[in-house]
Amino acid sequence: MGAKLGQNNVKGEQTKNAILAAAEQLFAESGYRGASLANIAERAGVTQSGLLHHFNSKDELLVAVLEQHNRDDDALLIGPLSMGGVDVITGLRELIVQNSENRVSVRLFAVLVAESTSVDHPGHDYMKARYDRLRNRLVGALSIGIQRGEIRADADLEVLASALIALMDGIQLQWIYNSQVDMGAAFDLVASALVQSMTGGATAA
Amino acid sequence: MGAKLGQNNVKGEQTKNAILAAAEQLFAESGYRGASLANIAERAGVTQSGLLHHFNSKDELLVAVLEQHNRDDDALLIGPLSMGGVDVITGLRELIVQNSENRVSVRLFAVLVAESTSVDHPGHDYMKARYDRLRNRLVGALSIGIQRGEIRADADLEVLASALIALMDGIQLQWIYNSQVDMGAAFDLVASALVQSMTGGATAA
DNA sequence: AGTACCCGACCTTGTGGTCGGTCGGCATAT
DNA sequence: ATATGCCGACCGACCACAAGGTCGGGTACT
Repeated sequence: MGAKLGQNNVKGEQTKNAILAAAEQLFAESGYRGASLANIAERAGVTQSGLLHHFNSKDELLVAVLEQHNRDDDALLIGPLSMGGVDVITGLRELIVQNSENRVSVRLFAVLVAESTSVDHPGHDYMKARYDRLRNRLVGALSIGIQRGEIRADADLEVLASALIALMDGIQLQWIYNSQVDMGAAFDLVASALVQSMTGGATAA
Repeated sequence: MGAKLGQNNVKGEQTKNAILAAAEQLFAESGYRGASLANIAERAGVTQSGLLHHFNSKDELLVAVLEQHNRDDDALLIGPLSMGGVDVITGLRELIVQNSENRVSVRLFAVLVAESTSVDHPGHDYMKARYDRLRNRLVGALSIGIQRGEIRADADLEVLASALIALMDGIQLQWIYNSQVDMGAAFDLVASALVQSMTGGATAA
C-alpha cells in the first residue's frame, strides 16, 4: 500500500481528455440531447463502451464538460472583474472579442443555456447557478465604481449586470448564425452609451 | 369537384389548432428534439397517429408552429416599427413587456433559436432568415430617425439593430431562468442610454 | 358513395446503458 | 528473475426502450 500510486493515469487521462474535447464539440454542435454517446466516442477514437468506462453516464459527461469550462470561464473573468468600476464594462468587451476566437466554446454555452431551460435537463441547475454567480460578481465589481464615484450612486447594478450579460449572450447567438455580425462593435456601441449615461448625472424618465 | 368544399374544417381545424397549441407548449418546454410526438399528441387529446394525420412529419409540425408564430410576431412588430426613428427603441420596450405575459411564446423562440444553430436542424434556415428580417426591418425603421435628424447620421444602424435584438434575446433567457429579472428595467436602462448617445453628438473613442 | 377524421398494430432505427471478458502493466512474494 | 495477483483500460455483444413513421381499417358526416 503506502504510495498507492496505482493511478497510472497518463494513458487514461489522455483518452479522457480526448473524450471531453469530442463531447465539447458535439454538445456545441447539436446540444446535449442532439449529441449521442456513439458519435462522441467515435470522434474521440473510442467505442461507446470505452467512453462509458471513463464517464458512467451521459449526464456525468455533461457535468464534466461543464465543470471544465467553468474553470476556464473563471480564469477569463479574473481580468475584467479585477479592474473594478466602469472599466469592468470595457473589460467585458475584451472577453467577448477573445471569445470570438473560440467558436466551440461560445456555441457550447449559447446552445446549452437555452436547452437547459427545461427543469429536468441535467444542466439546468448548473446554468441557473451560473447566471446568479455571473450577476453577483458583476455587481460586486461594478459597485467599486460607485465607491470611486465613477458610477452614479443611484444606479441599479443588478439591472445593469443583467443587461450586460444579456447583451453578450444575445450577440453571441447572432454571431453563431452569421459570423459577419460584429460582436465587438455591438458591445462597444451600448457599452460606451452605458458608461456615458452611468457616469453622467441625468436620470432616466 | 367544382366547389371543392371538401374541407369540412370546423372539427378538423379545431383539433389541428389543439395540436398546434400543444406542440407550441412542448417545444417551448423541451425544445424540438426533447419533445416527442407522443407527448404532443397526448396533450392535444389525440393519438400519435391522429397527429400524423394532420401533420405528415415532425418537421412539418415544427414549421407550422413557426409560421403561426411568425404571423403573430409580425403583428406585434407593426406597432414599434411604425413609429420610426428613436421611438422604435421605446416601442421595443413595450413589446418586451407585452411578451412577459406570454411565457410560452418567449420560451419557444429562446429555446428554438439556440437549438436551431445546428445546420441540420429543421428550423435552422427559418431562424437564420428571421434574424436577417428582424435586423433589416429595424434598420429600416431606425433610418427614419436619421432622416428626421433624431439620430446621428454616422450611426451604424446595423450594429445598433444587432445590439437591440441581442439585448432582447439575452434578457429573455435570464427571465426564463429567473422571473425576478426585470426585462423592462434592463431594456430601459440601455435604451435610454442608447437614445441619449445616439441623439447627442459625442462620438465614441 | 365518398371523404375527412382518427385509431391500433406494427416496423425500423437509434438511444443510453449493462455485462462479461481480454489485454497489458505494475507490485509483491518467492 | 520469475511467477502470481491485481487493477485500470478497453472492447463486443447484448438489452430495453422510446423515437418517428407506415399501413389498413373503422367511423361519421354529407
